Amino acid sequence: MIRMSKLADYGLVLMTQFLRSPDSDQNLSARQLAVETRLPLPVASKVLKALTREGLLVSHRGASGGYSLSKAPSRISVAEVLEAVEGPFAMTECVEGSGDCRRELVCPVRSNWQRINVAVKNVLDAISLQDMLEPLPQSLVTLLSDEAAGTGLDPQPQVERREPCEVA
Amino acid sequence: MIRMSKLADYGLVLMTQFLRSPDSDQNLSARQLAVETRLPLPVASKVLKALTREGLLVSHRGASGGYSLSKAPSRISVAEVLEAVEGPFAMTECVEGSGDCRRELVCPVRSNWQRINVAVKNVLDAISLQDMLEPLPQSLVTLLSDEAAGTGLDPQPQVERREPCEVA
DNA sequence: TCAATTAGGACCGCAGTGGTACTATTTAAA
DNA sequence: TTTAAATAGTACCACTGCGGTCCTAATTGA
Repeated sequence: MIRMSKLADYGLVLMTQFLRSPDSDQNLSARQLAVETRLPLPVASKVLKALTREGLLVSHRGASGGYSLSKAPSRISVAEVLEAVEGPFAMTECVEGSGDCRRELVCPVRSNWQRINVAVKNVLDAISLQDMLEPLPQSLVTLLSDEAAGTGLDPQPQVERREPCEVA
Repeated sequence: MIRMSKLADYGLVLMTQFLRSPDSDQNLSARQLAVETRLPLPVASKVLKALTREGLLVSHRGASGGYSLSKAPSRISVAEVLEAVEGPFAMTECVEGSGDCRRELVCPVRSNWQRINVAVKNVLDAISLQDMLEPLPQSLVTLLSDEAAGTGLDPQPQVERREPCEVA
């Protein structure tokens, strides 16, 4: 559950290929990238097209064409890549506001899903492509585990609140 | 993308129903819960069974039977509920080690996915059922956005950090 | 011109999600 | 004791959409 799609993952793997040589501005063809990442060419192509459409890659058509990063790898976040391939970040349907959830009016957890959604997205936004190639700084991991556990997330059990269901 | 399944979401909604009255130890039947949550009875039943199988609910069979929480709502985490319905937490396939990913050996991002996976899981583990009924403490949200931005994840200071999304 | 590319679709199999149905078992209450 | 109200378990199914393929332009360096 809370599974990321394969395509989105492929996006990340493809994007990081550009950082594997000293020159991250290099031009790589879909064919090259497919070989390096062990992906079928048509699949790699599809993902690369999406990344280009969303402005994360720049394409060069014609012979000896290919793709290159549109900006510095430290300025491209994991969230950007995932969203480029898969569309906006929404952990639940009601978050993206399709609006056909008949439970919305009585749903006690909806507003908090919005918050959690934003929180997770911010995490992925704080991690750059560059970061993904190195061991993540321990600071992030502990930040999300130890520290989170000690921030008063577990309030007074006596307090029982009524109807916090504010529909955003 | 990174979409949670509906069933898992239903699990949360159902579990929180027990906290909507002063007495969170109450016994609620599948029928009652289905009505209150606007879920079709068979669906609610299916989810309730899963939650019971995983020990989050206690079931009482027979006439005037039903379900009740197995422990204090402040001691049940969101992650527990989601995993009860949907199985172990794995954002990518390689995280749960199916092992048939032909890219594993050359995959530059795999180890970091493991870390991110743990991080997100820890976030959801730090949020209790009780928390889901009240506005989440701002501490959690800022923890995941502002603070994360200042943990040296981004070595180059000239980076224009994308605006963290506003939390309602 | 030619060959190597990307662009942009259409297309499709199929796994898995969401949802249903049916039967067996348990048990409070009449 | 009987009955009705519950859960348990399992089989089943429709359909969405994911992952993947293929084909035909359009572009461009050599």
